[in-house]
Amino acid sequence: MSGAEAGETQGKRRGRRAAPTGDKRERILRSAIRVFARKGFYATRVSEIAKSAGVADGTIYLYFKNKDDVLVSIFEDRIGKLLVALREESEKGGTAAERIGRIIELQLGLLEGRRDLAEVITVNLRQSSRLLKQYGAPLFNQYLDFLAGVIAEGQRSGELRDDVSPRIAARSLWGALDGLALTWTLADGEPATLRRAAREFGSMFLEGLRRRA
Amino acid sequence: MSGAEAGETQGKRRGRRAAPTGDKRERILRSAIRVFARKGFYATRVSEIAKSAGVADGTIYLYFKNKDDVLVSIFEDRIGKLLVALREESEKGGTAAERIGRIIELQLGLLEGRRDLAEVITVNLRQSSRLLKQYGAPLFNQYLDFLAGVIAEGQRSGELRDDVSPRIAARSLWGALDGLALTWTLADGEPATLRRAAREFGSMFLEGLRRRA
Amino acid sequence: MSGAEAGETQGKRRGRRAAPTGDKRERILRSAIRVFARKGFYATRVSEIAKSAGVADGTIYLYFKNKDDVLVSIFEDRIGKLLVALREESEKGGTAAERIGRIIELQLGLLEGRRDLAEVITVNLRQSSRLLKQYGAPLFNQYLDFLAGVIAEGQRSGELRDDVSPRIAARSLWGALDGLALTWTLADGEPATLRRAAREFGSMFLEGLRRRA
Amino acid sequence: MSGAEAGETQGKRRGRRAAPTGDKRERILRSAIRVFARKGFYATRVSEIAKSAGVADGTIYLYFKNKDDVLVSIFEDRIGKLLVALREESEKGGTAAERIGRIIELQLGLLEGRRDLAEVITVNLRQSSRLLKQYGAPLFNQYLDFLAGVIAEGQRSGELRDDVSPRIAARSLWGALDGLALTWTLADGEPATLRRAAREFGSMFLEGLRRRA
DNA sequence: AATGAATGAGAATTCATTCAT
DNA sequence: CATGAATGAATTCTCATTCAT
Repeated sequence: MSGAEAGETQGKRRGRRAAPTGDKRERILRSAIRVFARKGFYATRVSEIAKSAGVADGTIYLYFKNKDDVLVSIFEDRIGKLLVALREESEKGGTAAERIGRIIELQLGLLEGRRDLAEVITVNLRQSSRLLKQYGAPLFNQYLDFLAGVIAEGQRSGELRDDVSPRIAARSLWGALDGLALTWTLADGEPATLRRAAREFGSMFLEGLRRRA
Repeated sequence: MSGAEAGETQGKRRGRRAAPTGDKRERILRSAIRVFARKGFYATRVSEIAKSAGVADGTIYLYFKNKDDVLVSIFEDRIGKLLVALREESEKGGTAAERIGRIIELQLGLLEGRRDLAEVITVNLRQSSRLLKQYGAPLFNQYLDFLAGVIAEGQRSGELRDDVSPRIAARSLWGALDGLALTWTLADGEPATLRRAAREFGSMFLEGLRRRA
Repeated sequence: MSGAEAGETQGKRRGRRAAPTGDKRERILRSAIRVFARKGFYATRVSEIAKSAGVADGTIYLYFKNKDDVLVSIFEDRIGKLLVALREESEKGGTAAERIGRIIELQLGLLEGRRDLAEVITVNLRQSSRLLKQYGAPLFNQYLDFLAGVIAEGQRSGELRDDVSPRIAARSLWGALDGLALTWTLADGEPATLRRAAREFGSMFLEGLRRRA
Repeated sequence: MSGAEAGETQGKRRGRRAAPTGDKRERILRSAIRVFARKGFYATRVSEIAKSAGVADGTIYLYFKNKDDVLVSIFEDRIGKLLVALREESEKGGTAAERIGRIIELQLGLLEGRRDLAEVITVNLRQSSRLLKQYGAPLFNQYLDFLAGVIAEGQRSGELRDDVSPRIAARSLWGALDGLALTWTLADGEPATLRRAAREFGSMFLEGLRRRA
């Protein structure tokens, strides 16, 4: 997913150009995550990303439309992967509780040990509500729809209480996970801490949503 | 539009210093909160705050050291008031469930005239990651401590389950409230919608945290 | 015409700010004409105009939208004045030949001793056909319409031959005047030379357009 | 789209050097004339010339020192051909009126296959004022000298009036032709329109220059 | 010869901040 | 105290040119 080259089959010699293009794009994204996390989106200079990625300033613009696009691409890239992973998990079936449990673990697991990425997504993206609205919204809505879908299914099956709107439950689930991630980056950032939070929050959330006899 | 003050008719010259000063400073802060919320800290121009407050650009600098200082002042100025308000609410007593319910309402700005307090935490907190870390974190921690305190008390009294860390519950509570506020802004922004979300989420959250017999 | 201040009537003291705004705009325009003429529009840096006008770079943007706007403003300013002058001349009446004669003198007279302006209008403006099309066209068409109108009148009165389209005659008249001005700036740029060219060309043009018995 | 050459089928390998080289250089020049004409020298990107010529960006630099050199080469390359063409037309003899009539046609690109020559003078000449002065002026003067020569001859033979300087007549002739071409481009750009303008203008110009009995 | 990805110098423009009035 | 015109440092982005393949 990170750098699959189609042209590799033609394979002329070996050392042609060490992965023509996906390589550089990925390097820039990785550097951007690191620098955005440390300094924030607005305080980060394009030249810093370039330097950190070991490319020239102009090269950034061969792979991204502008600075905004770099941030949005981080978001799309990761949210996209998260959505794929969520859908795969979801297909494993199980009760709604099991599925939601796996969603929580998956989502916080994505950030575990990747404090930088967590910070970019939880803090930086919001610094520009314009960005969030203009670019993030569609993908983000897909994500919320997915969560709401899982919850609605659990309601239909009678496993979850149905006096709570699936959409509201989904929104607060996302908010809580996002908040846990943010407070985690502000505090120690230890992987174990986040894992524990995921477990306790999961139990609490599910209990709140469980249908009473 | 540019500088129509309602209260200006009372006492023009006289030279009372405290009132007009505090008045203007307050107007600037209020405007800043509103504009930061709508456009984000970095996308907001100092001249926009000035215009919205009905003062000249330069006037901002009579009350604040610079643009950063405006944001920081929002925290320092408001967070105290918010904590006071939360404590007042809290002191009205009642069960932990009742107290948390009132916090949720306050936090989502549903209490009359308290909206500007609520905005500090749900909107302005993430505006600048540098400022967030430097100034916001301690104040934010006081806020989290307060929430955690209420929850811990409920646990001690046996009303709330005690297999969930008060701190984790507090963090996810804040996250969920923040997430609901954000998604609400991105969507319709209708007061009724938010009120409904607050009610359903409150029920869900409290149910998840209630001690089972 | 160059710096008429409205507010002077209020006349507070004397040395308030030596002509509030029209002054600076005019200074920038004048400097721009000079620098554009010497180096061409594209080779001219905004900072050079600013320096030459004795203002800060940013000040340019208080009076003009951008660099393009400076060029267009030169054009509009001068063409506008030319149109006014042409209409005034035209109202003096006389035969078509007399009126066209005065137009030629007026137009080349406008540039006489103002080589810089001549060069900006004859050369620089065309460097960007986009500019010419987007901004210049309306005003330029007014100008051509005026010329064509004078010619058409002469045709109606029987003074001028009517087997030539007024519009075509107008276009070639403008082209010839513009060409004379350009070649004049490329050559010596002596006022007398241009005056002589105006006279000889006028005779030739009118003879070509006169109705034969 | 990227490099489909029609004539490439003839003789692939062989290694003839002269032909392909001249071919490509010619294609680049032709494309450059076209693109410069449409967008102006400065607004034209080297990559656009390359694309339009069906070569890679870098290839331009195998044939030309830099972008300026492309424009200069257009002059140097074409102006000679234009002068040759003008002289050929001129040598066909006839009265001064006939010769000037043919010049007008040639200049407005109305003679088969001569349009690209015409474009040099009517379009490319004013693209860069720096280049115009440095390189264009001498060549342009040769052109004006030629026109003036034809007129002077007509004066000597008694066909044309001699109270107008040949040089001034030549300058205004060029200006008028240039103006007609430009306004024609800004308006409809229909070949028939231009042809009509050429005819009417020719008649007018010659009538103005004819010696009266 | 040809390519086109990569480079990086250079320029327009913005906007927080100042300070004369 | 208040103003807002003026400032100029700072930053994004473009694009002519290079050079490894």
